[in-house]
Amino acid sequence: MEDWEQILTAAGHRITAPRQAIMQVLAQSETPLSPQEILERGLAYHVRLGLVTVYRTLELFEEFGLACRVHLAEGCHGYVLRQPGHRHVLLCQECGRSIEFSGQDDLDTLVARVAARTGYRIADHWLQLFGVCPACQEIET
Amino acid sequence: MEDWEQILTAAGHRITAPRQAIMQVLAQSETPLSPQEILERGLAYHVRLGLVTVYRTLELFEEFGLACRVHLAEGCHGYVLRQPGHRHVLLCQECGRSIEFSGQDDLDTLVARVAARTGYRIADHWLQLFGVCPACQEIET
DNA sequence: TTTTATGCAAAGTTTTTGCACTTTC
DNA sequence: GAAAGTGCAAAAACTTTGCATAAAA
Repeated sequence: MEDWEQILTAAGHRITAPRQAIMQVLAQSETPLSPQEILERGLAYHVRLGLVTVYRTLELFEEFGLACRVHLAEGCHGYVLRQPGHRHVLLCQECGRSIEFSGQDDLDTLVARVAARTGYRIADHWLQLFGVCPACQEIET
Repeated sequence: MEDWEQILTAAGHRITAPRQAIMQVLAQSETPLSPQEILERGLAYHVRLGLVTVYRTLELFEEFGLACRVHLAEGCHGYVLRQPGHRHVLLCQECGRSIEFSGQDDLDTLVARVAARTGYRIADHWLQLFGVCPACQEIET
């Protein structure tokens, strides 16, 4: 049994064909996918998959930290799988490929400084970086 | 003539009642507002204001860096006025109030480190902090 | 008076809800 | 077999487009 299946099972949720299909799709994608895209690819694994289920499954995955929503400048319909422990997304503006990184330490300094300056008690943060991945840099030259 | 009016005028855009109404609404709000909310409040300043115009105006404001889109966990429909120079948003999870901060230096370190580690050429970043503002902390006690 | 902007209506998308039927455990 | 999950259809919410009218410079 895979890791995510244990997490859901432990919370009383069931492992179903649609959920496995959606996880499969997310796991095989290097770029964030919209619910619509997930549906299209997911049909290959589960013919009767419906868009409604994709929405509900993404919500579930997000609730358990298995996937996270990626907000792009044009919209906010992308979802990517979330590696445990890692928190931030780095997106390539050319090809859309996304990787994750941690870099927690540096952020902690910043967060502490902002907290001290503003009086806010800071509970969470959300960082995304945008750039050009090594592969796309090569194409340019 | 206000600053934003000069910016738009210089680019050949006109200062209209709807635009003034929307700017007024944004300026007076401490929390991010959705197009729908902007419409509702904007009607107080310009009775014939329409939702379509709100969308088009926000797009225009964003293009000129006058407003920016704020992405919240629940959705991504909020807009706030953007103070020049500042880049990041800090949101109160209790009351929704948002302030901006810069904190560029700390981020530069992080960005440089991530760039070195991943090989990405990082062009832009996007940081939002979430927490509890001083006022809401007092209410708790 | 010329050009830009508006607002209505309508179309296009995206997301959510209700409910009977399936599937998992 | 009971509870959780699915998928259809339909509704709701959000966003964009076309076009005739209105307003700004």
